[in-house]
Amino acid sequence: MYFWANKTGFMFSLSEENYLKAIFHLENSYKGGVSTNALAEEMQTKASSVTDMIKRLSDKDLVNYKKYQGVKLSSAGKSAAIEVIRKHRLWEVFLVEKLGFNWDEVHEVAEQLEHIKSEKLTNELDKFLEFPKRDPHGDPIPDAQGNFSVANRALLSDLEEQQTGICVGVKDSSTEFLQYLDKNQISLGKEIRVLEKEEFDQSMLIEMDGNELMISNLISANLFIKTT
Amino acid sequence: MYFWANKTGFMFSLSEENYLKAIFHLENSYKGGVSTNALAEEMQTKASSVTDMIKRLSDKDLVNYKKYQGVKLSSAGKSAAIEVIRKHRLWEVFLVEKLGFNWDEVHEVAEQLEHIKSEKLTNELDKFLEFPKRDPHGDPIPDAQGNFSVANRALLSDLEEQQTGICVGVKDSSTEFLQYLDKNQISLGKEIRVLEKEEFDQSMLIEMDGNELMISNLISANLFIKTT
DNA sequence: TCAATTTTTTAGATGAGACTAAATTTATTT
DNA sequence: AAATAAATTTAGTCTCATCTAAAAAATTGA
Repeated sequence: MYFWANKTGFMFSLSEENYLKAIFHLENSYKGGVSTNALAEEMQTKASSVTDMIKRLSDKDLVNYKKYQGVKLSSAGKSAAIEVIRKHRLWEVFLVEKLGFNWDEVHEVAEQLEHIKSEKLTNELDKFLEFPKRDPHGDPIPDAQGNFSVANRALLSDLEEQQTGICVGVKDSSTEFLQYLDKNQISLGKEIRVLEKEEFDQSMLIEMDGNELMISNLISANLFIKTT
Repeated sequence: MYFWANKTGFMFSLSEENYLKAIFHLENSYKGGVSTNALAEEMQTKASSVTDMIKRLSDKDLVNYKKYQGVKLSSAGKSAAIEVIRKHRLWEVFLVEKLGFNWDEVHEVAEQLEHIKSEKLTNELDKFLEFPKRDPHGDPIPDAQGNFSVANRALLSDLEEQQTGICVGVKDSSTEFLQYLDKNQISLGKEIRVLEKEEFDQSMLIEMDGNELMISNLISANLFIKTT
């Protein structure tokens, strides 16, 4: 296994970084500690492998862990996770803005690039991209100090009839969802008005660019909106 | 260990790619097959580890190997090595041209970036950089088909008195050597004239930018020159 | 040539990170 | 409060890539 020093002088493997990132993402949904099974699901691995890794992370004080009680990131673990997320999102901007990738093509490559260890590279890339605040999916990009804005945004599915808003992000960044959005010309920055909400299945009739479009709950529950 | 498919559908680990690259570089000096010890020296590892890896590479038909007789790359191994070298040199250009790195700062980062698996990324990066022919150290960059020019270049140490030439590359890309060159304002493109050669220690008095400079054989034997 | 030296390979061990199967703990029902 | 189910951990095994120590092959040289 290959290791490099990060800016705090500690070393994390590819696998450790991926676990830290996964725990960070899951902490939003699991406030009392991320469960082993949830982490196994997120990491596409087995619960026993997760337990192994959690112990290693715990030994390095990257997480707080008590048997059977799930994990939480320590402050060191959180910094490390944010650093990886910062790199991931910066690279996504690079791929889209500079290399002409579509927003549905960047995830897999950014998953690799996020592990490159060079503080200078990260910061120079940030500067080259003119310090972007959000990635191509509308997610906030942490700055060099790890700070980032927690967006004031709602899900389209939570809007009422006749409310309007600007599309500012996607919750699901899968290729399939993003390609659906492309096909229906839904992109960040578009203004959307809710015309009708169907109680039965939560589907919606929306207006966008002067056209009407019917969308299911699966769509509206994955689109972030800034209400206007 | 993490694997990804490359463009030929095969999968190579980080370590395998590094060995292939090392063998490729050493094949210039070891025509009859690269020795285990030479490879161990290049890879900064033990001979026994090299033997292990050579067997793995041989099982995958990336090298031709017979016990005690050194290794040679197979054509598949050579393609894989060239692909890694292509990526390494493209990233070096990116770091210098776009992110403002100095030529002595790029190697370590490019060593990481060269392993990113995405044919689209490599080719789009190539396009973004406007298909550079050489990296910041003057080494040729293979194109998408793996072709690259074998330069018509000599070492400065081989020039005779009064011969002139353009500096087109460095043989040693170490930070120390590159910083020496920076300090003495020697860079690619500079015209150099050999004024005097000292037989005893092979040191040279050269003229560059109208100034005279005394350099040792260690310097002149690591500068590539295109004679004029 | 044949003994000494060098090079290379084998044998056995290790650590990281994954796995399966079994055991244990916690949670849920009746 | 048992009984059952679900979640989690332990125990043991596997592969990759490394290591050390020892054996074997190749090379060198008196």
